[in-house]
Amino acid sequence: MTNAKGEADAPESGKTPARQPRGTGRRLRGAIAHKLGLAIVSGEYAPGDTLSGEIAFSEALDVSRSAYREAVQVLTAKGLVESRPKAGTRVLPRNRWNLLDPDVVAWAFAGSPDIQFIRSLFELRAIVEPAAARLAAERRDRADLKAMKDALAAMRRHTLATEAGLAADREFHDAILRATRNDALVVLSASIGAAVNWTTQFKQRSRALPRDPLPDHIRVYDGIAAGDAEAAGAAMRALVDLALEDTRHAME
Amino acid sequence: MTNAKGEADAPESGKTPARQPRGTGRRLRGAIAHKLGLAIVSGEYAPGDTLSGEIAFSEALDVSRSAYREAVQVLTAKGLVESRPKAGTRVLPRNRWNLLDPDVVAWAFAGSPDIQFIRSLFELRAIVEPAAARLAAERRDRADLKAMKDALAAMRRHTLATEAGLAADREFHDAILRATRNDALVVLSASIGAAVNWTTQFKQRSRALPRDPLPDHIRVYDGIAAGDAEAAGAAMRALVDLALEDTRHAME
DNA sequence: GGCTCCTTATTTACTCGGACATATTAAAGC
DNA sequence: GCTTTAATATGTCCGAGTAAATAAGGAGCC
Repeated sequence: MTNAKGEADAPESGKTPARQPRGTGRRLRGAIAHKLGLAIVSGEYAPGDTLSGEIAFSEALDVSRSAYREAVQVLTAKGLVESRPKAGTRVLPRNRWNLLDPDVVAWAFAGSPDIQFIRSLFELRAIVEPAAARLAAERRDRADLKAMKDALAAMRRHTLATEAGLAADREFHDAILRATRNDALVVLSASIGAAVNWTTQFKQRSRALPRDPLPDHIRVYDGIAAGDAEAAGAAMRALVDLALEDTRHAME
Repeated sequence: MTNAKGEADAPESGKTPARQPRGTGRRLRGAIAHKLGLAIVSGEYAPGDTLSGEIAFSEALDVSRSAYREAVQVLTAKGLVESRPKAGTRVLPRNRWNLLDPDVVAWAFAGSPDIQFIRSLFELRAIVEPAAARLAAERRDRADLKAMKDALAAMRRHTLATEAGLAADREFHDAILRATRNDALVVLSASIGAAVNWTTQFKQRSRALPRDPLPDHIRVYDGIAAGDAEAAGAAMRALVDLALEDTRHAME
C-alpha cells in the first residue's frame, strides 16, 4: 500500500492544533483539490499509486469526508485519478490526464515545471498561433482591430515589466484568437497562456528582456489589419520563434 | 476511446429498479453530472441562469444532497458552472467552459451538435494534424512506424464501415500524434477524435463514404516513413481537407 | 491430489439524511 | 447615503447504512 506522507495522525487527548487548514480564500475543498492535484502532477504520487482510504486521508488532512470526496471528484473530472469500490482511488497514467485543463496546467507550473511539458505547450503554440493569425486576417471586423490596437497601446504605455503590460500582451493574443471566430482556439489560449505567462515571468526573473517585442507585435497587427493572411501568419511565426528563442536562452 | 459512457445501455431486462430510477449506467453522481452537463451544453440552461437550490434540485431528482453536490463539483471543475454562497449556482458563459474536455465534447455531440462547434473542431484539426505529421516525420522511430503500418493494415482488412475499421483509423492518427513526442498534441486528439468520430458515423448514416480514404492515408505514412516533413504535412493536409469536404457535403 | 467453479466474507467507495457554520446579499435602521 | 442587521443558499461536518469488487474459502470434478 503506497501510503500518504505523514500519517502520524495520533488522535491523542485533544491537542488538535487550530483547525484552519484553509490557507487562502479558496473554499476548503478547493484547497484540498489544489493540494492533491499539485502532489499528483508534481509526481509525489506516481501513476498507479493508490491513495489511502477516504476515512484515513480525510482524517489525516483534518477535514470531513465530504470535503475530501468533493475534492477527489474534481480530480476525477480532470482525469487525474479514478476510484472504484474496494479498489480505492488510484492515480491514472499521464495520458489520461486532461493536460489542457487550465487547473492542471497551473498545477504543472506551480512546482518545478517539467521541461518536456513546457516544450510541448510552446510547440503547440508555434502551431496554433500563426494559423490563428491567418484566420484572424480573414475574419476580423472593426471591433477586433480596435481591441488589438488598444492592447498594443497598453503594451507600449506600460512595459512588459509590469503586470499591466503582461495583461495587455495576453489581451492582444486573446483578441486575435477571438477574431478567428473559433471557440476551440479561444479555449486553447487559456492553457497556452498559462505557459507563456510562466515563462515570461521566468525570463523577467532571470534578468532583462533582451528584445523589444513591440515591433514584432505591430507587424502581426499590420498583417491582420491589411487582411493579408500570409503576412500575418509569417509575422506571428517570427514572434513565437523569437519568444521561444529567448526562453530557451534564459533557461541555462 | 475516451467515451466511457455507452449511451444506449439497455435497462436490465425484467428487473425494473423502481427504487433508483435515476439512470443506472454510471455511478449515481456520474449520471447526474451527465444529465446536468448535457442540459447545460445543449442550451437548456442558458449562461447566466441560476439553478434552483441544492435541496430543491436534489429532491426533484430524488437523490441525496451529497450526490447532487458531487455532481456539481464535476461541472465546476469543467468550468460549466460556478456556485457561491447565497448567490446560488449559475451557468458560466461559454468562454469559461473547458470546451476541449473530453466529457464536455461528448455532451456537445450527444444532443444535436452545434454546427459552429463542429466547424471549430475541424478547423483545429486542419491546423494541428498536418503540423503533427511534420513533427512525426522528424521524430518517429521504428516502433511508431510499425504501429502506423499495423493500423493501416487493419483499416484495409476491415473497411471503414465496421467498428474495427474506425478504431484502426483512430489508431493511425493516434500513432502519428504519439510519434510527435508531444503530450499536449496527444491530449488534443481525445477531443478532436470525438468530433471526427461523430462526423464519420454521420457520414455513414447519410449514405456511403464516397471516397476510399486508404490511398490518402498511405501517402501520409510514406511521407513520415521517408522522414520528409513537407510531404507528410502536405499529404495530411490533403487528407483532412477531403474529410472536411465529405462531411460538409454530407450535411445537407 | 490438484484443479476449477461457485459461494462467502471483507474491504472500500458510494449514498443517504440531518445538523450546524459561513459567507454573501438584501433589507432595515441610523 | 452609510452602517448594521437579518435572511438565505452554499459550505462543512457527522454517522449510519448500501452496493460493488476483490480475496478467501469450500464443494464438486477430473
